[in-house]
Amino acid sequence: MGFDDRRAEVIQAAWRVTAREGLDRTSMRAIAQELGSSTGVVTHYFRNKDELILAALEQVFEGTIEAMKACAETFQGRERLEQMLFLALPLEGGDRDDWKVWLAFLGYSVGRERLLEAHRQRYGILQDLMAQVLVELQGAGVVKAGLEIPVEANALIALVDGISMGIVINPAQFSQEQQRALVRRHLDGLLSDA
Amino acid sequence: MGFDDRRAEVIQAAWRVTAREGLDRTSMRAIAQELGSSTGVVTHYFRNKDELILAALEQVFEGTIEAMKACAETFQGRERLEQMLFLALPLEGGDRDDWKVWLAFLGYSVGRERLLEAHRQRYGILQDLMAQVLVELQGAGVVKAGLEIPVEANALIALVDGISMGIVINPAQFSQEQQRALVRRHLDGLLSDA
DNA sequence: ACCTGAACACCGTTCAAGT
DNA sequence: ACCTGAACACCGTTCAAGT
Repeated sequence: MGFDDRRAEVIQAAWRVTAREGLDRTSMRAIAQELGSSTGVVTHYFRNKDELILAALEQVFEGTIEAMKACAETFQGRERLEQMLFLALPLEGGDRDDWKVWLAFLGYSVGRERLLEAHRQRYGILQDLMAQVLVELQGAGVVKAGLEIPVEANALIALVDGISMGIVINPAQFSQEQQRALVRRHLDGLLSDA
Repeated sequence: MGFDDRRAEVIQAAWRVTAREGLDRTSMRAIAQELGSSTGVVTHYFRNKDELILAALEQVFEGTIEAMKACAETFQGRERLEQMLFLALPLEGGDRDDWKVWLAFLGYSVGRERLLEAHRQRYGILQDLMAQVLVELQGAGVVKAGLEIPVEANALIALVDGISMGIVINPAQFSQEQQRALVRRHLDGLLSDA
């Protein structure tokens, strides 16, 4: 078992504790206990708690990005955009936990420029991905010509973020079908009438 | 100086420290120092930190709600909706700080059912207010008939939340004019064509 | 390299004691 | 009622010491 494997174990232990007990109870000692080791193990693989949280964040984000990329390759036309956005929505219980943890991380990052910068970078990657899809679909005549692509990419992400934030605060706020309907209606405004 | 005044002083001290140094550095001791007193003063007015944060949250929320109600009374037709939403957007620097603190609070609330429930209640009030405005404008023929008002009210709030979350992560993401344009386009979909 | 276990300065909470 | 100041069990971080 190499360095990276053990490191990944620490990240996963941190993630388990966070999902189970909330970010504030995810202490270095709690993670160590989850691992069945001393806190020294945790600090050996991560300079400090921020670095650990950064790594955990990166892992979730990477998973979502990969899933969205896979979506982009398997679907065509309007459905490509739709499926990519549906993927990110908190439609089911598990996704809602992800969003809870994600919001906890974001809140924790406020006032810590290093962590906020990491969020910024990850969002940049997401925005580029969405913009790329929009450009391709624009070339295929699916998406309206004359749109400001970067702004539209950001708007799509804001749409998903807003719905998800609402769900975290009150899960009964939108049904799965209502979430999808809101995304579809937003997309209607971007697609060619033809 | 009565009980409530002194209590308000504590809340404002907490708010100042949070805005200046971030929520994690807003310790009971730091608030006491900002007040120029011992921590006993803080604990005398608030059972615990959650209660203090709750009170601070309530204060910001109340301010926004009041401003939106005032907006609802001074503007008519489409402009009423528009101005109410513009008010909540992080158009300027000060509003962005408010949103930062707000997100920090929300993240802090994840895993603390008591605090999350408070968010839920406050959002309920906001939703009712927006729904009320939508119903009135529907009666006046400004808003389309046949819309699911509660869902549309939630969607408007989600729109503002999504944009604001993006701005907190990356302030350069949307210009003031882009924020307003996104709101206007969303409203276009709700208003009668007439 | 990998890990232990303790020390340090913090934290929220609680509380006996003063006025 | 209002406030002090200390005690308690935590926390993240650091580090000498083991293997």
